[in-house]
Amino acid sequence: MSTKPARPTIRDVAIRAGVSMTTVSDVVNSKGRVDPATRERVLTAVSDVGWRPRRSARALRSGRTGVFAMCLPLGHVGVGDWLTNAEYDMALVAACAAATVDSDRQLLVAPRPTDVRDLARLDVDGVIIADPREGDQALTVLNNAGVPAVTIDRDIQRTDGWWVETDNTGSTLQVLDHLTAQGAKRIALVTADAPWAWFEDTSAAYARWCAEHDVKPQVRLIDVERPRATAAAGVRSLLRLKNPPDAIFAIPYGTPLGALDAITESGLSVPGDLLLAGGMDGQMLQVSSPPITAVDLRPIEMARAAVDLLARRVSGEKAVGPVVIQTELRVRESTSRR
Amino acid sequence: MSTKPARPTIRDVAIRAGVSMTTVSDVVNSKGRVDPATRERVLTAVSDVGWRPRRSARALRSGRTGVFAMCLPLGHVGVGDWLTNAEYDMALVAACAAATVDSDRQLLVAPRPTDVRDLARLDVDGVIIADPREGDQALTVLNNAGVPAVTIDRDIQRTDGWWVETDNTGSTLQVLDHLTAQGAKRIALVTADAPWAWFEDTSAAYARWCAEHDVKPQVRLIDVERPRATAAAGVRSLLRLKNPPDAIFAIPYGTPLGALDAITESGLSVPGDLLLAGGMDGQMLQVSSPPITAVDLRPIEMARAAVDLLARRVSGEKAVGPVVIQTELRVRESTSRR
DNA sequence: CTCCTTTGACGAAACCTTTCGGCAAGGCTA
DNA sequence: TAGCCTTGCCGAAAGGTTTCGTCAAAGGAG
Repeated sequence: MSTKPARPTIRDVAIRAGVSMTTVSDVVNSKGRVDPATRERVLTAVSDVGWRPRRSARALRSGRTGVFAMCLPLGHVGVGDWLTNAEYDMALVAACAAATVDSDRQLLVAPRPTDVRDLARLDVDGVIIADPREGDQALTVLNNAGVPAVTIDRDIQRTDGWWVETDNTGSTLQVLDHLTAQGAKRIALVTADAPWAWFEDTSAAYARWCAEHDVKPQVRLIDVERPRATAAAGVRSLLRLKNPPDAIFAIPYGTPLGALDAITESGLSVPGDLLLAGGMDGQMLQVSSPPITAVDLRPIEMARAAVDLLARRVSGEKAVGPVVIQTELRVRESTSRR
Repeated sequence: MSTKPARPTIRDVAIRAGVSMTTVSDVVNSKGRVDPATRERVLTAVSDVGWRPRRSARALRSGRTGVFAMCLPLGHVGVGDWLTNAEYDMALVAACAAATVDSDRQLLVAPRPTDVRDLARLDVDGVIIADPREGDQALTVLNNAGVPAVTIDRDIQRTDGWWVETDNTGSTLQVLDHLTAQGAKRIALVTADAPWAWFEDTSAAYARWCAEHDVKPQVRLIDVERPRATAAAGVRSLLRLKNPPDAIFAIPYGTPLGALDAITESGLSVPGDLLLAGGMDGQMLQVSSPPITAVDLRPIEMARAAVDLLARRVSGEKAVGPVVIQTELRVRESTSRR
């Protein structure tokens, strides 16, 4: 006549182990003082009974939910271009999910909060923001509400040290040096002037490198909403110069293909007449003809580092400055002159 | 000397509105009976005070967490090929997130549970499983634990009606008819024999169509781990036949490009000598040369439908059979013979 | 005028875990 | 032996919401 097939609680464990609920709690949370023998007894009781603490009860009492939220720039769901960075974003999400689970937390994906009400609904311990825009609205909201946040890529207006970024300067120099080593003399840059650290750092590094190497900088800006078409237009204008570039470094995803369009159109070839490199690797660059050399931004490493950093921030540690991830250059046919 | 900058609770709302906490709760949950005037008073009190119910407290009492989990096939994070369907998966995640938020829930992304312990950690109201494998382990675990689940795409061993699927048969026929209309006489199929409904349905529809149209079926199977390379090999073997096909329908993502490789290699052209269509649309098919006609599997619609279905299952409704989403054929240059 | 039903609202218990202060027993010091 | 500290454990309160049963007042029927 037993009417208790219900999910076990900490009380069941306590009874089974012959201790108090407090002691069980202390054991599973590694708090307080408890005799090793007792600890052992409790742990076996836990697994015998098959108990898992309710996240909600724990959260209610402790004030910590054990949940991180990840805010992606999902604004354009459904609109044509919005998947341009799908690969990168998906890698971020997947890796964040894996990392949060490893730390016994959960990862929530959410549209970016623009308003305190959205935020309150979130009810999480911390937030990871991918690709923050300059002075990101969401970030302000979170700061005001006292919700710990870290960003993946740096918000250029921020200086608090709570973010993860790639070594944009280093990767730019690496690309420029590589192109030079392959014989390029006049390297042009295709980028955007959107307020993202990625673009700013790259442009700055390029300018400095040009100055140091006594090369005349040639830059073309594209419209991030239509990367391929506007990149093609930009490169066309470069090719019409009296002294056209012999190599192109195209940053935003999609622009290397636009560059390739323009070059092919002009009857020139890659890598024969021009070298071509991309700033963000992805399938499309791997399968184009020729395959295009590009910078691997290491999204998986970025994500893991971000989760780690957020965990530290949530637990009250002081900021130690941003985490910098080294990128890797994937050399392919488009820059292999022989 | 006010020491209460704390987050407001339902009690604060109750006091402000001059009613009991019970009444506030009834109002916000549309339960019980409450006078329209009172309801109004409570609602303004809620927004005056700026109160949002704690998810954890609500969950603790009601037993419902307001969270759905989404399990993706994230097994291969980090391994080379794993991002093949990144675009599709990302669209699923994004759309699921949007849809759950719309229904005032949250979406959690998680690795697929393989074991009851993983599952207990989940602590969610329901689970969405994308791309279930035949007799998916996770599904068994969930069923045994009594956790409501729906799948995106059908688990071919299941018959309970709780899933969302695309009209694979319809889309196959649409492609075959389209190719025929463009002049194809001998259409070959490149697919995989992995135990997924997508492949099974397509193969079956193809076989039936061939029988009805008195066409000799020609099928090549690929290795899903290396779609492009094995598809190229398969198509090479087709082209060596004494009576080679004049059109190819390549299903898994990546295979149309492999087919294109093999065709180009043989000195033939698309769409001049052969027509080519893909079973799953994506950027790589849009930007290849020529752009390749493909089936848009409507991930966004699938996701929204899945969330909707799960909500119904969670609230105890009876299954009404699977939800079928109509696909759309994106016609491009690769099948445009003129 | 009485009795019954409906309406509108409420008090208190329950949900499950963590936290806080306390307490008994044993060991050590002087 | 007295006093103090450490160890190991526990009781009870607290955290915010929903649920259950109750109840007074108003309305309707006879």
